[in-house]
Amino acid sequence: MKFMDPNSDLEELNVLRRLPNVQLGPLNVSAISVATNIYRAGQCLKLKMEREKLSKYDLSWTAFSILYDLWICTSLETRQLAASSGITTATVSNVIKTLENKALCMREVDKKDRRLVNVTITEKGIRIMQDLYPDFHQGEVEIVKELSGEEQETLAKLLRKVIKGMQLSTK
Amino acid sequence: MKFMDPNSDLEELNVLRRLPNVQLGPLNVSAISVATNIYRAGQCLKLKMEREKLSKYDLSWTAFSILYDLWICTSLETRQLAASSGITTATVSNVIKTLENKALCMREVDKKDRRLVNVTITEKGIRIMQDLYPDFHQGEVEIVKELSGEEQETLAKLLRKVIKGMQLSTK
DNA sequence: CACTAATCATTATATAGCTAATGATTTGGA
DNA sequence: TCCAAATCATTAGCTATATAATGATTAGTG
Repeated sequence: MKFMDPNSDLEELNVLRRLPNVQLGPLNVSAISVATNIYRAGQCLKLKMEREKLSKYDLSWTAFSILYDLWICTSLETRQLAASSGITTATVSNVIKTLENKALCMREVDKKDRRLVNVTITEKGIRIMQDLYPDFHQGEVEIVKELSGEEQETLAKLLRKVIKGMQLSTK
Repeated sequence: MKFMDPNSDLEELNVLRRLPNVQLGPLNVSAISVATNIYRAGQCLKLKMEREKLSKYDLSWTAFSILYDLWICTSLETRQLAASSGITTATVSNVIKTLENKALCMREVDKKDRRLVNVTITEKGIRIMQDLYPDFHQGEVEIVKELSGEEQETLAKLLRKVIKGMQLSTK
C-alpha cells in the first residue's frame, strides 16, 4: 500500500480548490481540513504502529489496545474493554478469544454478577507488554518529533475538545 | 456500542497516572496523549458520520471517501484512489465493484496503458453526492463547533505536521 | 524482435468488526 | 414472592478490508 503523492490532485489543498466548483453553498474550509486530517492521522498512526512495532508480536492494533488496557488495569470487564477501544462487546469477545488462545489473557465469570466476564492479563501477557511497550512508546515519540513540547500539548488539548464534542452529539 | 465513561479507570488521565507503575524508563507524556487522542478522534469521526450522515445512503465510510474523490476529480485511476484513502488497490477493486453495482461509478480500461483502470463517477453518483454533501459538511462543522476559528486552523496545521512526519518515517 | 523486469488489477482466502438474535442473569416493581 | 424489563456476553451471519498469489500488460534492453 502506498501513501498519496503530495502533488496529487487529491492532496488536501487541491481538493479544497476544486470543491467550490462542485458545491453550491458557503463552506467552512477549516472544518473540512480538520475532519480530513483527523482521520488520515489516525489511519497513519495505526498503520505505522502495526508495521513497525506490532507485527513482530503478531498483534493487531485492536488486540494491542485491549492488551494494553489489561496491562494497565490487570483485570477488566468485557464492556469496559469495549467502551475504551470504541468497539462492540461482540468484537471484544472475538479478540479476547484470540488473545486467550495465545495465553495472553484469561476470562472468568464474575462471582457476584454471573452475567459479567472478567478478563485478566496472564504472566505471559505482562511479559509481552513489558517487552513491547518501550518500542511502542518510541513510536509515539517519533510521531510528534516535529512538534515542540507546547505544540504537543496544544494538539492533545484540541483533540480532547473535538472528541468531547463528538461524544456528546452522538449519545 | 457505548463510549467510555469519562470517570473510567481507562480514561486517558487515569491511564497516565497508572503507567509509571508498570513501566521502567522515563516517558514522554504529551506524546502518549497525542497518540491516544489522534486515533480516538479518527474513530469517533468515522462512527459519527456513518451513523448520522452516511447510513441513509447505505454508504460505508470508505465507499463515501472514494465517491467523494471521484466527485472532486470526475475520473481517477485505481491506484490513485487507493493512495488517497490509505487502502490497498485490492480493497479499492472491491469497493468500486459495490459502487458500480449501485451504478454510482463505472470502470474503463485505459486505452494507452491497458494495465490501468480509470474509474468515473456516473450522473447518479454525482446526484447522490450533491444530495449528501451539504449534510456531510454540516457534520464536519459540528465536530469543530467548540473550537474558535484560530483553534481550527491550529489543529489542522499540527495534524498535517504529524502526518507528514509519519509518512516520511514509513516510506 | 525477443526477453526480462516491473507494474497493475483481480481473485482467493482469511480476519476484524458490525448488527441482530439468543440465552443467561439480575433488578425492580406489583 | 413472582413476573416483566433491563443488562450482559456470546453466537451467527454479514461486510469491509488485508495479504498473497495470479495473470495480464507495459517498458526497457539488447
